[in-house]
Amino acid sequence: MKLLAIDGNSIMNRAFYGIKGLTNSKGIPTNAIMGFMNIYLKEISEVQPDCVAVAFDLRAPTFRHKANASYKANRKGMPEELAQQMPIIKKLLGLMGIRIVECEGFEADDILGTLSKAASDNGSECYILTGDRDSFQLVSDRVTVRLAGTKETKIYTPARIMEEYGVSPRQMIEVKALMGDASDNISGVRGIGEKTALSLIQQCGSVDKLYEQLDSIELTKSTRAKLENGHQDAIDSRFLAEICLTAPVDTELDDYIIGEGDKEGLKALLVELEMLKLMDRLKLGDIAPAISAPVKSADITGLPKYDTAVLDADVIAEKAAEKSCFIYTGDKLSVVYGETVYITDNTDVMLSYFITPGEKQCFEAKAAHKAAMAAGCELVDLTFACDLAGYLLNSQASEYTVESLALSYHCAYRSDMGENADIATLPALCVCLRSQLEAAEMMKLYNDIELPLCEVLASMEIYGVKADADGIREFGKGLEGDIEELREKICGYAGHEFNILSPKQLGTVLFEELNLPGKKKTKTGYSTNAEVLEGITDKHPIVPLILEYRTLTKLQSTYVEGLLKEIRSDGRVHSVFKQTETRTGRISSAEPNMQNIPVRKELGRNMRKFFVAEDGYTLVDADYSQIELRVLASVCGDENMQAAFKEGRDIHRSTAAQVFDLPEDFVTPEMRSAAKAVNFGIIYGIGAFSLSKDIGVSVAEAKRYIQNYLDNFSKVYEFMDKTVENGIKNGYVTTIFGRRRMIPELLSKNKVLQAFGKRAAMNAPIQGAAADIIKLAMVAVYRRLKSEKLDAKLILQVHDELIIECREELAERVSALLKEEMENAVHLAVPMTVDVHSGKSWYIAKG
DNA sequence: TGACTCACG
DNA sequence: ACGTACGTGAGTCAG
Repeated sequence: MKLLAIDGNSIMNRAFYGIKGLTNSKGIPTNAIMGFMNIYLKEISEVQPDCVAVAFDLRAPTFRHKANASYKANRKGMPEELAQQMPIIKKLLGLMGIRIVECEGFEADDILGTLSKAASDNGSECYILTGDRDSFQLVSDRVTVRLAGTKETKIYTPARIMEEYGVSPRQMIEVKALMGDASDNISGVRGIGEKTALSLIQQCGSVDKLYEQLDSIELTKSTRAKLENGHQDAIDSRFLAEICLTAPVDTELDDYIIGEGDKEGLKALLVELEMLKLMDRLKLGDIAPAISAPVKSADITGLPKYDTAVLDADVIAEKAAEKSCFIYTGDKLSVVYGETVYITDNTDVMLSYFITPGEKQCFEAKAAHKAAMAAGCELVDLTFACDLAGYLLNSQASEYTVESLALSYHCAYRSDMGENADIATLPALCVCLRSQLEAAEMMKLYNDIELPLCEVLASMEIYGVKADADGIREFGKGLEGDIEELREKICGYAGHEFNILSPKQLGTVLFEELNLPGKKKTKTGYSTNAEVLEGITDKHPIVPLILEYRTLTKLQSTYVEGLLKEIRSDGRVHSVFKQTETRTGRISSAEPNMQNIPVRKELGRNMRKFFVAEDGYTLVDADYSQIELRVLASVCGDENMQAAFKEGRDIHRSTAAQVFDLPEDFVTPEMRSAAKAVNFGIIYGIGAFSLSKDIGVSVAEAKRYIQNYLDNFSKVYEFMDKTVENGIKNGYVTTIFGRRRMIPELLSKNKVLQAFGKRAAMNAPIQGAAADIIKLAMVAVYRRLKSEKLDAKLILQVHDELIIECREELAERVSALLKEEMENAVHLAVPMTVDVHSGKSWYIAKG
């Protein structure tokens, strides 16, 4: 027999800190449970035990078998989020048919000790799975400790322990008696650490023998003194350090053979926890869900047994106008018509499929759009893309794969179809996701914005932006000299060479060697960010140089070197625009990120001179003015705020006039800038502390600003209040276009998380609506350029800004078109004003 | 790999 | 008593 004995508390603890932030949509934390199950399943498959026991500490033992009743009194209580998960994992294990072992007055270690002894006494093998090293004393020929680490499990046999510590497993008790163990509140001998303890036990064998021989062995004076003073501590600790092998628990191994469990109950619990992947891994896929799922789940017994065949021109012709689903990966196209999966890697066949009429549904459409466009044709009749649907339904998901979507939305994932599992799953998944979208009232958002946008993004990626590589290189050369000069000056002030970019080394130089005033702020050491450095910029001439060094090296590595790497042989950069990445509905840009090219400071802004139009072409750049504040003014219905926008007034000045109760003409630049900060704060879900930091006033002062603001704009307050309330009620908040953001944090018991949830809830409807609006504009602009057959292409989007590259002579016409489509993308209570400029480079076109 | 820093809206 | 504004992507260091 093989027994796997698990230290439940220890593994849960390890799992809890290993994965962070995982909760279900109701805010119940599930990270430790998930981590535990991951470790458990991996261990089961590696150890292949006949029986399993999971030992837990009981929370508040009323009786202790050990003499020193307060031995564990000061162990820190576990975090609330972990404590919440303990009863759930116990229930889960029970439903899986696994025995839980708890024993009043005994720790998990004692239970493991008792079980491992019982197993080895009757000739069985025992594997102890734990996350800490306390159990090493239990290791023997028949007992192995499997220490679960972050990545892999380390296996401890007697030989391994001898190799690592130079003592036998039983001698680990003696070592612990001398060195102590803070987490178990075993004092040990004061002043004796691991090194000394190990060497003493290696020398003498045990605590008792050590004290017998104390006079005859060679020791340093101080060690001898420590040992003499700590004799009683050593004796007490020796007693506490030994794990009990006789806890009153069931030691009949047969009783720990994994039982049938309760599959229905297990499935229900996993559904509640929203741990659907686990369901698959536990092979529960065949069992109907015990609780009603939000959609009708696919009936696995009635599912088609797909045939496979080669996709060729004949098939496409024959099936023309028939409905199909496809997945295109770049080198392979899989299409399902009816109950047959057709596959091809022939480019011509792929294209002919794309351009043949007939309703198509798919998973990830962008690559297919790009393939069609690159060949000068068009993917037609696309009506559905599953990844986009999954994103709209829950923008918080970590990934959108066919498998994860099938599991999340209770569709049978057809792993029975081998490498064609994804395509075979798709038809049912499309049906399922569509009905979910309808139920969530997001079909319009989907059809009008998200699906058509995919084609726009494909076009933007294909076209790219022309970059002046020589110009960038030259700019980089200039930086190089300045950087070296700065580095020398900085090291001169420091008195030695060091790595200025290492926060650790920099912290040492500034705060220890130069004794500048600094506070330990981060968990790893001193904070050296720009805000901290600006605070001490007058204290030492090295500080401003460091700030400048940071600025220049950032430009050099991220922008000069980073961008040069991304310029392709056509002289352009082709950023990837991701449509399912952000939680608010914005698109993101990567490889390279074109949405964070410097602009705020002049030096960095020069980078934009190297993004240019092709010869004979020009760039047209248009950006929404204050789009988020305009959205806020519209959705909250505040007449004051709306009036400012309708009359074309400067919103920050107008806000200042309101808040400080002055005519606009009396608003000073300082007042305007404070009002601007408050306006930003409102959009982000305001906090007095952060606002005070931002504008450099006291927290009390900042509080007054906010109060004043909310008094003046009471509709804003009401809107925010109602939004949060709805968020708590529904688990999500929505934009005016119906886009949802799930916010499980709102239901968290953790106050910090809850506060974050509130801010996110206040921000998402604003940021999200702004994203909706510009997406709508992108689709409209793309269609206009296409229908008017203009030599002009949308090439970039930067959240509130669109850039078109067009023939020089079209500049005016395209400018007008762009402004018109953007301003008329939606009609809200206030105008959506757009500023537009053009020029040969982004630097100029930005205006 | 995570922490830190910093570029953008 | 504690942490402290929303949303991103990328480079570097250090364990």
